[in-house]
Amino acid sequence: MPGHHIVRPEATEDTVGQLADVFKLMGDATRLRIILSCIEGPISVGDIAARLDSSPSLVSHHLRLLKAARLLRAERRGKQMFYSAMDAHIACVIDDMVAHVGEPTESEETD
Amino acid sequence: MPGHHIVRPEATEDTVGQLADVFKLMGDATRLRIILSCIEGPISVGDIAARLDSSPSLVSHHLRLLKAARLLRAERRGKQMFYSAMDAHIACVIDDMVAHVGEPTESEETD
DNA sequence: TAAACATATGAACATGTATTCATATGTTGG
DNA sequence: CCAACATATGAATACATGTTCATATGTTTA
Repeated sequence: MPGHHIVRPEATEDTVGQLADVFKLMGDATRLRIILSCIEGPISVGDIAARLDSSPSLVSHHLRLLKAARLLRAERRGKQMFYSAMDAHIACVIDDMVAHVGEPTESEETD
Repeated sequence: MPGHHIVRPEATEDTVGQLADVFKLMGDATRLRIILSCIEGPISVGDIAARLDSSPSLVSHHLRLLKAARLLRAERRGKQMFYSAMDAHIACVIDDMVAHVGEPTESEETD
């Protein structure tokens, strides 16, 4: 079962674009904070905006992109819109990345 | 310290910028292909350029960014420079992301 | 040393994109 | 229906950034 943790470039050759698109979406601090807020659980646009101290308009713009990329899902409750993470993979990705950036510089004086 | 798979925004509040920076680097198809090539093992700049069918100059520009972000490491062999992945976290991140984009659309007719 | 090769670097350009503002759409309650 | 609220959308702008070209740095060999 070759599903350990090895990335096979041949198999992803066509997927690279897809991957890059999603990574690009996560490559913005505002969007990443939005994602993190939605990972915690369903949250309204207004609450996200308040939490990030930014305008609902900006948040909505980003939410559209994140929803289109299937990173988030939207559900309506009354006149509010609640967004939450689409699946657990995103949390895994971020978790692994946290482990990466959290690692001490392997050799700091090699530079 | 619960290292399951849960991302805590409070703890990463200051790290979000770091995370976004790395994600942004991976958010470019050319750079992602470079990373994938380096994950396979140490590879020279020329070989990467040939593999991606792009100029050594462009590859070198990207390699500098990736090295600065500690995604890749550089080692000199003769007059060539070999780059390889810094640690295994990157492969994990990409692997998780492949799982995400590879997932069938949960509800395709909801749209 | 000089030439040939490999990589790195800097400037310039063209493109993409995050943010803001104004406005539209949609929803609830009187 | 109208008003108030919540979210979405479109245009405009300011900024970042990927790519190319020319050139520099560094390394090996004749």
